[in-house]
Amino acid sequence: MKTLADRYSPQEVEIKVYKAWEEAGYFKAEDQSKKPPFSIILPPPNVTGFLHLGHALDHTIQDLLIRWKRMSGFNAMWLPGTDHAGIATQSVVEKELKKKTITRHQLGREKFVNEIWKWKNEYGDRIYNQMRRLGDSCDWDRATFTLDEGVSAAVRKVFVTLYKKNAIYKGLRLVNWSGPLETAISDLEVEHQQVKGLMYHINYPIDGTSDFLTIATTRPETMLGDTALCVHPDDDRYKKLIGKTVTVPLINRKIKIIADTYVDKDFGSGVVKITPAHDFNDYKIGKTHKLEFINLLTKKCEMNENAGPYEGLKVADARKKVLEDLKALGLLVKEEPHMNSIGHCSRSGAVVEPFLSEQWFMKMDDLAVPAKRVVESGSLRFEPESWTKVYLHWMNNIEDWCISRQLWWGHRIPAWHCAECEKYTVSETTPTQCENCKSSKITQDEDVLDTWFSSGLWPFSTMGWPNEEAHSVETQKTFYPTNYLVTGHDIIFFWVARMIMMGLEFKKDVPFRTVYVHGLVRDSQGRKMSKSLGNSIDPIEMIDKHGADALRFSFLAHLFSGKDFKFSEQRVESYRNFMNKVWNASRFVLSNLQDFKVPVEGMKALPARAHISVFDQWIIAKLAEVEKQVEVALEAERFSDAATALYQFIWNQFCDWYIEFTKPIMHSSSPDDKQTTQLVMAQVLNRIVRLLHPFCPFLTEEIYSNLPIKNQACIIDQYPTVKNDKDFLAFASKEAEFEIDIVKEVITAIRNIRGENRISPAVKLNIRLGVTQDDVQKILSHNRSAIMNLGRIATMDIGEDGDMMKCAVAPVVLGDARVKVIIPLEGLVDFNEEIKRIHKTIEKLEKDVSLLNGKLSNEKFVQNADPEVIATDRVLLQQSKEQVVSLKEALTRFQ
RNA sequence: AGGGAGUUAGCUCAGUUGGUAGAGCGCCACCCUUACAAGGUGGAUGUCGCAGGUUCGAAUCCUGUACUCCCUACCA
Repeated sequence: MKTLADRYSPQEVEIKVYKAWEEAGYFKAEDQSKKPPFSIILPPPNVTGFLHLGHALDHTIQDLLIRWKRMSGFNAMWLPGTDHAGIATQSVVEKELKKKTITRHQLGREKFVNEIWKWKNEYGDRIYNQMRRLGDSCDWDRATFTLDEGVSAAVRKVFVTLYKKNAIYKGLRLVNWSGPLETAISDLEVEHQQVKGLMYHINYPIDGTSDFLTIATTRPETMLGDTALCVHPDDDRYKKLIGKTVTVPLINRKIKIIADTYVDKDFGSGVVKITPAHDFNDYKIGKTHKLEFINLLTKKCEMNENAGPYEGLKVADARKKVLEDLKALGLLVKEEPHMNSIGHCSRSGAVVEPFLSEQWFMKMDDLAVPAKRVVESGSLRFEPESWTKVYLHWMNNIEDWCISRQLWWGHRIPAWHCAECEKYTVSETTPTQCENCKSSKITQDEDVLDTWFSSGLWPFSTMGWPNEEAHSVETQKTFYPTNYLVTGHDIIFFWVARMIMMGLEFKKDVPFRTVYVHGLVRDSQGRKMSKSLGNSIDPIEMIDKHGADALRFSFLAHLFSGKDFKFSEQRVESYRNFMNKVWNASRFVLSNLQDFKVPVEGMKALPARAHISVFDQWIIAKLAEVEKQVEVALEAERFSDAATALYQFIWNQFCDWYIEFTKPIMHSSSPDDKQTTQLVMAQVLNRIVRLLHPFCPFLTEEIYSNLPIKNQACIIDQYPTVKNDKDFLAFASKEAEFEIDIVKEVITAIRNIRGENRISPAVKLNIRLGVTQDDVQKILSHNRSAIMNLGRIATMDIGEDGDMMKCAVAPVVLGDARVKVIIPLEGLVDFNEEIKRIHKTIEKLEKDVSLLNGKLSNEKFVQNADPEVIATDRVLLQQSKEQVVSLKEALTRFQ
């Protein structure tokens, strides 16, 4: 047997262990299997991305589930993948090119896309390798990229099918537009920031009078596109003006004054300028009042020919110029500071402009109906449940989805425009002629689809749909629907909701049974992690420093469903310490198994009843308890409960007590006793390692490989449960639990007296255990050596109280058992500390007594309370009273 | 503005049918006791945001209120 280093060093273990798992093929799931299926599809990270802490948290949860289920006899399949992430990737490569002063337009579409592929082929696996560092046990053979041929085929099929159902259409709409990227962007890509700006009040001359109407705006340059002024229909100030016209300054266009209840009479002047082509609210008004839509911008967000003299200016410059000109005309009434939240493009940082353009849209109303129903009926569940409401609220207010993007990187829209008849031919395969007029003058639409379009199909497109070959059909049959989707709450609408709609539409079933929503990872002060704040932490750096297991455990032990996660490196360190603790406990166990005769039955071997110690029976009882707790917690998705139950069992029971108790047996007992304890110890450790495995896979696999009793590998061994371990756990005993509990209490009492009196651990004490009950006396005698060892005792009498002159006394009460720990202090310390200590104890006990007395003498309490509660309180009161008496007696001995 | 979550020890947070407040970290004291100083033993620390109510009894249930955070939508 190898000897292990006295410190666990993850660096030496992790890479090696991962490689061994992967080479052995343990991550692979079978398309056909007798085992029940369990599947999770990984939310695909951006192919350009680095693993960040958010991924690390997300993946840790999924890997926990997968490893737990794999060990529990499931055909566990975790499918990894990456997302082409249209805008993000295109921007990254564009930036790279910019360094060489090349623009994508210089290269042209084909060459530019080739550049991106080159980049993807070079860096696309980076994030996969980072995931390996974390320990993700994905089925790598199934790794899928959103631009893979299979997925692309799925995208085309979905587009064509929905188009033919009239669920996809092309239309002129107002969309969020990024000037630098020259594309529509999704709401997700718009970041709102509170910005201090100015509100400008501008006078519009009322035609035929010398009066003005004053409007207020934060974006004066848009006035060039005004096509109406709007007032509230009931506003007495303006009622008579409705239907009259005003002249837009600077461009001298006459526009009508209209009325709409949208206007708030009490805000500003009560008059609103309407720019239907550049504001989402104005757009709606423009539609209802059939106003003219004047687009002022080019795709680069510069002023266009409609802006007259301002043509060619950037928006910001146009604003300056417009203000100057207004001032010159005396029409700028005033400027006042104004807080405004302004949308910025998350990729380019530019201000997002509402922009009128031809886009492809997907109708959402019909798709939303079944997607709501499955959540309402409970066939798809959110955890935590509170997201159900949020989801339904959104689904009830859903708007059509703009699915086209003016990018080059992504799934090109499978629609061909005919130059002759202007109609579109939409087809899964490239057509040669227009299906309407048979003209061959057709060209494919330049746009690509929003990245979330392909993401929405992810749960089944990754399983081979719509390919009808046997293996693809089998995969879908086995693994669809998946069991869990694990994700942060930021993409429930953009992604989760769309997967649900698409899954129901095309697979006629939910894509997953449970959506486990975790919070976002924040810094220790609760701030968002971002490059600009400089507070982002690289998980790989954490893994390098403290090990993947410590990082994983720090997530799992503090994960409370749905809440944001405040990350702290200090906490990772504390779990690194736990990993080291497990390592060292294992090291100790292994060193005590040097001469262990490994039974041929392996884990099926049972300890010899005749030789099993009370300590063994006790730890088995505790093991049974923790196995139960872990199972309940994992089933209920209370991962932190499971993690902390294991932490406490291992540290506070197994290490603190069991190992200490069994040391004497290992050193100087009869060979049979020793062999029995060795067996128990080896088997308990084996189970500890398996129980921990999904939480901290590397450490446990490494320890496992050194165990004397084991199977092939920890990762594929069985997960311990009360049911699986029935025969072994039958050795647990209530009597042993009680016995050890008394012994622990006695030892703690001794340590307590020693600690509070500052008696050096080097001093061995002479003590007396006052006990009158025969059975308790027997227990104490039976465990004499354990008490003497752990209490650091020189001599110990067990019997009547005897003389308590100048003695420290600590009463121990457990159930019916009563023990007095009596330590003569004469010559050891001055008594003040002990007198203080006893006073403190009495004080606390008397508080309890008065509280309990009050309760029990309250007639209504006795009448109404649960009889069990009353009984417990009675016992407690009795005990506390007894203890007070005996402590007061002890106190008198110091006088 | 609408929706959601929260307020418990110095910090991060548990607290599942109402029954004398818990953990980890940190802190203090003493210890290199032969697995582990990334360790051991002992200790201190809370008007459970505030105010009412229901109840014999409330961190827990109800009402109100203050503050914080998140999401969605933003007033031109």
